[in-house]
Amino acid sequence: MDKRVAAVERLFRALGDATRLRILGLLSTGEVCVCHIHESLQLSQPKVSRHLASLRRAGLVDTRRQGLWVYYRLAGAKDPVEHAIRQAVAHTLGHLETLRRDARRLQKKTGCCLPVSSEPPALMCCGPGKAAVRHRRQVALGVGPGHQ
Amino acid sequence: MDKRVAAVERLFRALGDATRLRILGLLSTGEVCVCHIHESLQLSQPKVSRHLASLRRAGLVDTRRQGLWVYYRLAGAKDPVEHAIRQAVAHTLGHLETLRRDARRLQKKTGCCLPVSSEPPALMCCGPGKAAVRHRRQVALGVGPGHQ
DNA sequence: CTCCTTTATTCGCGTTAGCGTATATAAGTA
DNA sequence: TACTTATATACGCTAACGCGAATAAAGGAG
Repeated sequence: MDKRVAAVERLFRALGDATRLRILGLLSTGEVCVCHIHESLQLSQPKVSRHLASLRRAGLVDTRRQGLWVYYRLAGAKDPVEHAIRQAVAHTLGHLETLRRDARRLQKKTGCCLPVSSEPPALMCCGPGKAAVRHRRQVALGVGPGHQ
Repeated sequence: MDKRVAAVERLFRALGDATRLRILGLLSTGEVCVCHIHESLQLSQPKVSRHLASLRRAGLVDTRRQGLWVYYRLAGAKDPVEHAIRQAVAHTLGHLETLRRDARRLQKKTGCCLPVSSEPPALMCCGPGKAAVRHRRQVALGVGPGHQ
């Protein structure tokens, strides 16, 4: 029927899974490779890969291959309306303690700067209009395979 | 696992359906009775009823019975984080032309003030921080059965 | 070439979700 | 009481989804 409605439907459908939410939580800290995701979340590799493929089909993530590793990162929304939703989602994920723990576990693996600020990010629901979602990490780009 | 993550998952799952999005679009204009929904959207009554039940289970809507009619309305979010998401969703729905047409069709049935403002509501994605989502209609409360 | 590591995909299975149809329930009217 | 309207639910079916296990594909090292 309607292309726009279908797009929003697909977006929410992609968000309606706890595993994918946790993955997005990790990616909100920056570019992450598949093996780090599946280790941090302690999920089987095929499971992670399938959910990543699902997110890619939904247009939520982009990939970059470097040798054996494949890095996933959040994709930008072309539509400004979708962008607003994704921002609200990013805000929400920053409030979920489980996801924050995931991110800390990830950062022990990659051993780098803090993935997200120690306090939840501020946005609509937290006090009067402070800027937010500036937690974006420039991560582990040139590390390459051979980590374990 | 995590109660909070599961709650967000359920929320998005409930939003991941075009029919439910259209229903929420109607409800964003105020309290609406089931028959008006199923007439405005031109969907079968059982289909509408099932999706409404789904929205109710997800905690997105509340109901009120008056005689034969049952009125549905958007439910408030207890969690401020969820509230932020719902606000972004409401904003998004206001941008979808299909849903706006639905709302206009509804308002021809109920014959009342404009369901939503003629222009899309302003929020994050539309210019610098204007207030938004003030389209809320006080509708058709004392009308009762017997409309056709 | 052969091995190894990382990632993606396939297969089979059980679960969930949505649909149309039919029916049940609730409430009002005669 | 019976009859009508409005809403909800049950039934049977199909399609989509998510999972674990196994396997394939891609790339690097020896």
